[in-house]
Amino acid sequence: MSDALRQARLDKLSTLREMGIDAYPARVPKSESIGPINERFGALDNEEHSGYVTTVSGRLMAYRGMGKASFLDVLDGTGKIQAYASIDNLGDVYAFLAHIDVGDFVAVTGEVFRTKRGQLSIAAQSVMLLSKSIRPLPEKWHGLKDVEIRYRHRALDLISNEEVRETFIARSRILSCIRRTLDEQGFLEVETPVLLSIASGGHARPFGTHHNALDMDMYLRIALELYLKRVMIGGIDRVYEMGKCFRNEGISTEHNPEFTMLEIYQAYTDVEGMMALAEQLVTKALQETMGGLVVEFNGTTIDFSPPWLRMSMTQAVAKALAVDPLVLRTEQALQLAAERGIEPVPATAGEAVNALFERFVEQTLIQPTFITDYPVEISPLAKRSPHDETLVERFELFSAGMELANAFTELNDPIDQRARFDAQEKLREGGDEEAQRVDEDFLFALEHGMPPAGGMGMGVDRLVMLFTGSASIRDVILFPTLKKKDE
RNA sequence: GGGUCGUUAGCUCAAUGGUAGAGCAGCGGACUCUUAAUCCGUUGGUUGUAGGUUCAAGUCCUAUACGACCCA
Repeated sequence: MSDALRQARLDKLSTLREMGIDAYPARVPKSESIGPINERFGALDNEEHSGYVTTVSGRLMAYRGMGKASFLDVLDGTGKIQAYASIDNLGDVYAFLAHIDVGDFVAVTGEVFRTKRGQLSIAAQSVMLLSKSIRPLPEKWHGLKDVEIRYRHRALDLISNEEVRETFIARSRILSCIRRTLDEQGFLEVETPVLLSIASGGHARPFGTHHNALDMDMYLRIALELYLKRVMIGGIDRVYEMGKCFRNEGISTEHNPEFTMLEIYQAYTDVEGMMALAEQLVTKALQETMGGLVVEFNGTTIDFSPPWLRMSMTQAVAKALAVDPLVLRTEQALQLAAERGIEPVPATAGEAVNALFERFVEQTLIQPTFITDYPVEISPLAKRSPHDETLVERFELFSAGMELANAFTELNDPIDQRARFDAQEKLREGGDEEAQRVDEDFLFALEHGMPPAGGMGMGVDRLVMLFTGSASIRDVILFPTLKKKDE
C-alpha cells in the first residue's frame, strides 16, 4: 500500500526524535542562494578548492550513496548544487544521512570545490535537516505526467517539471512588464469591487453568491469596465486594473471560469490609440520576457512584429464566405446566417455578421489581427462610428484563433448609453441570459460627464499561453478549476 | 450537450479472455569522485467505481466518476 512508503518515513521521523533531533527546526542557518554560487565559482578548475566556506539550504533532489561517501543534489529557488559528503569530513555525523530522504529540506555547510569529474560541489562539513518529507516525490526521470495529478496537485508538478516552473516564472515576468509599461506612461493601477449587486460590463453569465449580514444576493464581476469608467469620470485620466473576473460558462482549453483580465482606460484618445497601445504592450512584453517577437504555438509560427493586420469584420466575413460585403450590411445577412447553419437565426444583421464571424473566421486568424468596425447591436459600451451609425469604433485582437483583446472608443453619451442598455434588456427579456445589465449607478456617474476616451480589455491568461507556447489555459493558471473528485 | 481516448504499485509504463509484471522510488547488503551512479537481494496491487457475460475478466458488455482531445 501507498502508506508503506509514508510509514517508513514516519518511522525515520520517530528515530530522529529519539535522537533528539528536531525534524522541523524553527531556525535556519544563514544560507546563501545556490544560483549565485554556481556563477561565482564557474571558473574553478577540476579538483580545485576555493577556500570559500558557505551554507546552502534547499530540497534534497537526489542522493547517490557510495558507502563511505555520498553525493547529494540540493535545489533551492535559484539553482541546484551538489554536496559531497564523506566519512572523512563528517565523521560520526555521516551515519545521520541514513535518516535523510530525497524530498527533505537540508542545510549543507562546507567549502566550495570542483570534483575530479568536474562537478561544482560543496564539501560538506555539516548537514542539517530543515524539514522532513513524509511522502515520496514523483519519479525523478520521467517526472509527473498524469495531467490530472498535475492540475490537482500542482505543487508536485512544480517540483517535478522544470518547464512548468519556467512557465509560471514567465507569467509573472509578463505581468510585471505590462504593469511597468503602463506605470511608466502615467497609468494608475486601481482595485475595484469583485463582489457586486449587479454584474455588468460584459456579455456573460455571472456567478451568484449571498451576503449573510446584509441578507443580499451578490454576483462576482464579469468585467472591470464600468467601475474603471467611474474612476475616469472622477478625474483619473489613465487607469488600469489587472485582476480576476469570473464567468459562469463552459470550460475549455481557452476558458477557465476565473481568469485574469487587464482593462485599461485612457482619456483623450480613441480606438486608434488603443491599437497602438495594444501593439506596444504586447511586443514590449514579448521582447523583454521571451527575447523576440516570434513564437511557436501549436506547431505554427506566429510573428508579432508590428504593424499587425487590420480588417473590418464585414471584410473578414465576406472574404471567408466569398460573398459581397454589401450583402452583409442588409437583412440578407440573416438569410445567409440561416443558410450557413447558425442557430438560432440572429434577429439583426449585425448579430448575424458577428455569428458568422465567430463560426467561420475567428479560428482562421493565426497571425495577430485587429478586427474592426463591429456592429452596434453587439457593442453596447462603444461609441458609434461617425461615418456609419450601425457600426462602432471597436476592435478585437485575434491570434492563434483566440480573442486576445477588445477595445473601443468609449461611449460617453449618457443618453445613447441608456438606450443601449435598454436594447440589451430587451434581448434579456427575449431569453438572452448573457445580455448586459442596466447599471443605474454607472449611468448616474456618466450623466455627470466622462471625457472622450479609449479603453481596452486584454485576456492575460491567453497572452501568457501564446508567449509560453501553452496549448491549454490550464497550463498557465496555477490552480485551474476542476470538478470535485470523490475520494 | 455529443463523440473519441485514457484511468494497472508512490511515479513512469507493460500484460492473445488463462498465475498481474518491469524500471525508478522504498527496504536489506556491497561500494570513498558519483551525477538517470553501479552491483546483489527484496517488499509493494480491491487493475477508478458498481454491475453483467464467462469455467475463468486488467482484457468483453452496461452504467458511472474523473481527466484529455475533438465537435456543437
